[in-house]
Amino acid sequence: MARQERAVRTREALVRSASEVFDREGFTVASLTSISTRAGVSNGALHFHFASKAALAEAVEDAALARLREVAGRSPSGLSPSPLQCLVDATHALARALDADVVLRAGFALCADAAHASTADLRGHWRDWVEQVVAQARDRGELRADVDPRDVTSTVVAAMVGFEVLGAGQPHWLAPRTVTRFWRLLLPATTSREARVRAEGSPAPPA
Amino acid sequence: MARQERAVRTREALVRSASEVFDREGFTVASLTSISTRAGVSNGALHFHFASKAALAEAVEDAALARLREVAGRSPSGLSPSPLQCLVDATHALARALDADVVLRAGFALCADAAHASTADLRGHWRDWVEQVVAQARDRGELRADVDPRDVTSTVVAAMVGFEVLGAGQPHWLAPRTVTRFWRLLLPATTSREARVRAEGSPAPPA
Amino acid sequence: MARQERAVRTREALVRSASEVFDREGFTVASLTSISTRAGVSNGALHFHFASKAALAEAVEDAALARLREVAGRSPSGLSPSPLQCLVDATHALARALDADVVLRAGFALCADAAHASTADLRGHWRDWVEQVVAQARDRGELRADVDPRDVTSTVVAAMVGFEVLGAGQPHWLAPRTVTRFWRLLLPATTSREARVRAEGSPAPPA
Amino acid sequence: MARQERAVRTREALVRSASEVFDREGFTVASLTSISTRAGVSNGALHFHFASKAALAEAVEDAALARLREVAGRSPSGLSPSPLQCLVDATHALARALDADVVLRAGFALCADAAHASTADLRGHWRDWVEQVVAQARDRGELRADVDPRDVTSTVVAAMVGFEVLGAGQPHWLAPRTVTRFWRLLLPATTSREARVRAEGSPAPPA
DNA sequence: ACGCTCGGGACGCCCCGTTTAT
DNA sequence: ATAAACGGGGCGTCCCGAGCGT
Repeated sequence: MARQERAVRTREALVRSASEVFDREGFTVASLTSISTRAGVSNGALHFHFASKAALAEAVEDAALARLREVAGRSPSGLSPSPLQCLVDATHALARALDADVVLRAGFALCADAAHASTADLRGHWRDWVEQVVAQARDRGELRADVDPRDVTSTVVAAMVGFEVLGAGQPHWLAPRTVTRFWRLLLPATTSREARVRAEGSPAPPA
Repeated sequence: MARQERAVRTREALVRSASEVFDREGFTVASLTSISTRAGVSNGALHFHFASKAALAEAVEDAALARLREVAGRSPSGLSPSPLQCLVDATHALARALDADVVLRAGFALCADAAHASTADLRGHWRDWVEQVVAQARDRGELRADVDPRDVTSTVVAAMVGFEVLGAGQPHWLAPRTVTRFWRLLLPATTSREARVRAEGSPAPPA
Repeated sequence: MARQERAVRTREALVRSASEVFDREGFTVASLTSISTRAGVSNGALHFHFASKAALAEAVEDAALARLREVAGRSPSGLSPSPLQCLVDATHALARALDADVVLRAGFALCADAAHASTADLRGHWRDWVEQVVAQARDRGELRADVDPRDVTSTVVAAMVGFEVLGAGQPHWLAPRTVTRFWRLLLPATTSREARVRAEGSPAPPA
Repeated sequence: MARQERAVRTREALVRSASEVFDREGFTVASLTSISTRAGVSNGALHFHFASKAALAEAVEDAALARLREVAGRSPSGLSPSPLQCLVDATHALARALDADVVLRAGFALCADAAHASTADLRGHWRDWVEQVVAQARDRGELRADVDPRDVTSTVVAAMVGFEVLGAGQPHWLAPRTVTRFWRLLLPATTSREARVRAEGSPAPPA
């Protein structure tokens, strides 16, 4: 049991270390040696836990997917006041997480990397979730009548991808201000008169 | 002279071939052998024209920059009817070009790749151009009074990056419809009452 | 432990093989492939034991230095009958060793090769040892009064280098006769009347 | 005619440049590009004058041989006062030339380099010449009766090789003092009573 | 179960010495 | 005499599999 505990810690250290290296260097350039060294274990230990480099990347993606589910997990519950507000909050939360969490960042980077066939489709998951929430907003009458839900979905998804990609180079793209700017422009053209949605996003949930 | 003509052709074949491989596999994974083979020249010929892999990438970026300038080159001339319409047209043209032109696509991909210090900053060029055109639109009174030009710029830039990145996986992200969707949502919230701007973009200029 | 035993054998096989190739082809021309092939191991095994070609050469030099110390290691002990005789014997031993031992030969060749910054200065070691023994000979009154010890040192050192270099092409330069010839000429001009030194050198020590 | 003049100058520039590079880097490491660049001609021009790298090296050796003949060319003429003095002078001249003349140095280095089958055997030429002069000295009665001419030859040849090789690293080995030291030790044991030979060597001949 | 030392191939980039076509 | 193109390796590195310890 104590045995397994240690193994779990080793595994996690490897996933974290791999995330950092993948995030900084990309899947192909990252060397298993640098990953295992940074994790403080030997090269052979890495191969005990992960059969191949691809398997390691998969583990990173899975971990990232778990993180993503905390941000865009369940659909807004029936008691949620406003799907659209939920969407705004989620974009803020995602930007914040992409800025702070290497694992999430690495996960998105990996599933964009053509050199690695990704199993956990982070971007797809995010898109589906946005689509669903926008649909709920329409059902609740939060969308203006002349707005096509698909337009909203594709714009939000594309913009967030843009923030993520640009944020890899200049962090200010992931700052709350940037997301607020986006919604400040988009909300007036999107929400019906009676809907009341703030562009700033709710404060970070407790860790 | 006649000799140089052939050299020019070889160089161009190499740049094109490199663009294709870089676009498909990324800078690091792409092997010089596959590039030279696809171009139908030997490995040594490649190194005659380009001293290193980085130099080859630089040439691709330069070629892409030239392409980009055709889309977002000069600021809209004084006789241009509307800067904002010009911007819409440019986004359509850029999407079309990213879909059709490997070189441009590879150029954008390269200057995003952290493993390669890019010299021609395509994204920066595009952002600056958008910024400038938006400023002109404001000066002409095309922007609504309650709209911050910086909001428009950052949203347009981010969305286009999103279209580009997502378009690498699923081409429909670069289809005209996608861009039209985006502007259909954004234009009403952006343009002043008197400005008349179409979201569809002007037809493709003659090649 | 048993594992390490095999590793040690592999390492030694590589050093030996490297010595042979370095001796025959020189540092630069020698290819790591030919070295690993001759040692019967793979290219990767070579790089597991030696990080680079230079590191391999260093190992050869270290091994050669160990061999050299057996010939010109400690200064003649106090009970040694005659420093000068010790010197004569050492030159014979060195010639014999250079003829028989590839490692020693390669070591000398390597530290002469300008293309490789040598760490173990074999020639310097030898020179210093000769200098020291000649000084002892003078202190014991074995040198003629009109002889400058530095003359002896530099002549002996230069001649031995000559034998070594020429011996690479024609082995007879390293034959005992050649060394004997040298001392037959030099001893009468060097030793004081009372010193009794043979030019032939003592028989080879038991391996 | 003027055409040919220029070709001759180009050839000489190449030989000189090649000597410098061969001397500094050795035959194998030296690149034809660095040689042609240093000579101020193009890579193709080099191949016009010399069919291959080996041919270039051969030209260097030939030039070096010509230089060597100026030092150890003809046997001492009948009217020469003393063969042995002639030998001493020649060793001094050779050391001086090896120190000052890159071509000669490169020539010796080349014919020692195993990677290149030398055509002009500089070392062999020098050995033969020494052998011959020593024989003349014996015939003239300049050698002591108990001295074997072969002992003298091999010692002189080996020592000079030693001076040359060591001089490549530390120039003082080629200084006049070093040669003088050598003869100061050797002459008393070699020359018959009536022979009068100076160890210093005659001054440099006019260029 | 967990870990590591040791070893195996496979290329990748660069560079080099050379010939063709001009 | 040149500009252009050709193959051939060399070194380094990388991702991975055996097999012995614990």
